[in-house]
Amino acid sequence: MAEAQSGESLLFLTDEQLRQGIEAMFFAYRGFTADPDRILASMAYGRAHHRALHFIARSPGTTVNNLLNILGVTKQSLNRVLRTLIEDGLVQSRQGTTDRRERHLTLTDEGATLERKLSDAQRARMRAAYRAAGPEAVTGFRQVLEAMMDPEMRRKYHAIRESDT
Amino acid sequence: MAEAQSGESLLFLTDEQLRQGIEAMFFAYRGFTADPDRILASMAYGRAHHRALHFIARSPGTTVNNLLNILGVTKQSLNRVLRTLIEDGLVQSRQGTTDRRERHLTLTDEGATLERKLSDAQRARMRAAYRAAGPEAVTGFRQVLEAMMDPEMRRKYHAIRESDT
DNA sequence: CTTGGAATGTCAACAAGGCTGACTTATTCT
DNA sequence: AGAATAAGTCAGCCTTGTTGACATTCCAAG
Repeated sequence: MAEAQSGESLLFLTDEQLRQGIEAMFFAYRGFTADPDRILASMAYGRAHHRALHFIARSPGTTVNNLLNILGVTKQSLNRVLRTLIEDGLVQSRQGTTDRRERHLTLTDEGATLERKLSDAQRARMRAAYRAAGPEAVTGFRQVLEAMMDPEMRRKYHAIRESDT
Repeated sequence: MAEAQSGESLLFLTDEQLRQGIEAMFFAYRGFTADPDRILASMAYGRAHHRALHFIARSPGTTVNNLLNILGVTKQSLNRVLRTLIEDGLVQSRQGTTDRRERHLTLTDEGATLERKLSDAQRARMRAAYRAAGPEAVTGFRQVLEAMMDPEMRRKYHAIRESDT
């Protein structure tokens, strides 16, 4: 079968190869979310709560609007999740000082504890996968993922890191 | 900051690196599903229909039970999706010959047309990402994804290819 | 100082797509 | 004959997404 292809650059772009990549994404994403999902299932929370906790932990003091942009859901959808997290004392919402219309979101101690628990589980799998694949594979992994994002998402993905001081 | 790390093997396993990998997965998966989602939104179908069509296209004549195993959902959930696809004439369900309890699923011409349309959109993005990242990155990408799967999922992932004759 | 618009929050209603549990119908295997 | 398997169905529940309408608060421009 190899002689049918003129070179690697052609070979790796066959529909079959692309299809395998698609399926790999599908199955891997299942693994990616499996561990946090298991933890969340034992509480009254879901994946949406995890996402909110993650990005609040990542950018403490972020506004609701900013979070809305990152998560890409409607404010009604986010609000439902956020409300339960605030009611349950995992997230604190403080009115902005310069612009008092804004609400700045931070994790409480309890919220940070849950976030760490979820994050630890997810990172453990990521770490194992990185270890198994090796540093060069990780670089390639990240390159392909980044190339797969919508340009707007890629911008957000980078913006999060740039906001880290 | 580089001098704080003793080497690459330590560097790429920092929590920060892992966190970036997690976010890359999150944002990339959004891109991954965006194009088919747009097509599906214009019809009365969702992502679940896409998944069913994909794996029926991949393994024509597969049984309901087999599909259930690959997708990892309950039969009630799959049945809802499958029923509409059969009613709409996109999927054909035929009684098995050797075991008449089984139903073998195949795409009709109409179903194959839709599947190709969805698949083309998803592959186009995949192809662009692969091209942008290069062959070596793709190898790494696939290695990390595979390492991220649950062992059972990895088995299924491979089983699909092995069933290709 | 008024007013337009932005940021936020909230209510209601709906849909997709997961889930559990209970049960039926065929069919096959032991 | 009876147990096990494959498939399908009904009913009800949950999470998480959607629209649309609307209230509140506040900044900033006129």
